[in-house]
Amino acid sequence: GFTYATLVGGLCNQRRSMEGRKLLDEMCEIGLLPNYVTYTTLIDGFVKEGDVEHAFELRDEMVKRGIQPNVLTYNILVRGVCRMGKMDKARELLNEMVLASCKPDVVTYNTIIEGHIQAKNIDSAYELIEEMRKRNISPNMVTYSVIINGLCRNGDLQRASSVLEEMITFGLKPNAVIYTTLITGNLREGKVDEACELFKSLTEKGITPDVICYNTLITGLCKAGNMKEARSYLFEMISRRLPPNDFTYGAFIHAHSKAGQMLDADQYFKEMLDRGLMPNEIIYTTLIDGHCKSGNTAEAFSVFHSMLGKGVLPDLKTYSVLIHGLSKAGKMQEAMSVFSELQGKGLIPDVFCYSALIFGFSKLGDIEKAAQLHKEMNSKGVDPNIFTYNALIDGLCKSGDIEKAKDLFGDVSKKGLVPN
RNA sequence: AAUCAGCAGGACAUUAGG
Repeated sequence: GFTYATLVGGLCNQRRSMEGRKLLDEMCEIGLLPNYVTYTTLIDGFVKEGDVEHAFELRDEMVKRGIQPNVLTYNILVRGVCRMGKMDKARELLNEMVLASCKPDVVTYNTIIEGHIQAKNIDSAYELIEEMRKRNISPNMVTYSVIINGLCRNGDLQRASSVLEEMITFGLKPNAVIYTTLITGNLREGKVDEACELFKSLTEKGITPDVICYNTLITGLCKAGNMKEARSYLFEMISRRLPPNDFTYGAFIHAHSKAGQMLDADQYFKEMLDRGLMPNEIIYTTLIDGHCKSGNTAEAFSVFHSMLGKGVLPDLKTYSVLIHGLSKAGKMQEAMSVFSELQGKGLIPDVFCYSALIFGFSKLGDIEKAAQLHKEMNSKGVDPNIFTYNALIDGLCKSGDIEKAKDLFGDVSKKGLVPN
């Protein structure tokens, strides 16, 4: 049983839950009854892949075999329904746990609280905190971080700070996660100085910033164009034996790329390699985007090919960036060939890809092709958005077809979109 | 051996100050 649970866990970690499921069936066939850990591990695998249906199926199956789900099993299912925004279902599960005398714990509550917060329902989150207190379950560090994050995302830094105070009066010492959340909140509101001050105050509070905390601040500084200070924090983290990672370098590469400073971006890319890091698809996509934006599609392709050579798989965004770059440069044949390449790899083009192509064709006055792609996306169930319409309308206007442009303009509000 | 929190990438204007 032990070994099987480990094997199943391994498959789940690689997002291969279906294979884990088959393994479990094979176990049963040779007369080995999977234990509750094996089941729970697999249920978690399905939930992580967003396949809540299979997760519940497995739960029913384990119950049929006389194996009782425990708190972890339930918590995982609760997470699954929360992710889908089914908060009423989460409540049902919570009630079911109480009835099954499988007492909800702090993780159960934290999970549901986060669900409500993601649904922008802070009040429900607070009610749950009351409820957990009544059940003698104390909010812990995670509970507070979830609440503070919710408030920060709402732009309510004031309340976030008072919750911070509150947790301190309850005897909880905020950790690096809590402060990183607050730093991110300040940065989102453009309060870079405040974010820096918070960061600097950590040492006197006896908190050691970790890699994520440094990354957060560095990203904020880079986005604010303060590359010098960002770099000094990069040195600081290295000297503290905190290894910079893709996130860290991504911040620098992104900022330089956006500013059209591709030599600097490349420099950071090389620095990553020197440190033994293997840049992921995000880093490559950032570089490709940068080269495209400086009008150098040849270099963009060369980066694209080097990522392929290193075995890094381009994702939809990588392709979309390339397509956009080529479209902008009027290289529609190449753009279309990248477009078919991505489909050949089993990727499904999204509204970004289509809009980029439509933009390109419209710009060249090829409204036929633009209209054709518009039709195609509709038939494939990809909803055009305001950017798609802008490109289409722009093309029609340029070619003098004002009537059709007006018609499309009318469609925009019919679709509930707002012209910008 | 299994569950909860914090960090990075893609779109609209280009002769010109959107």
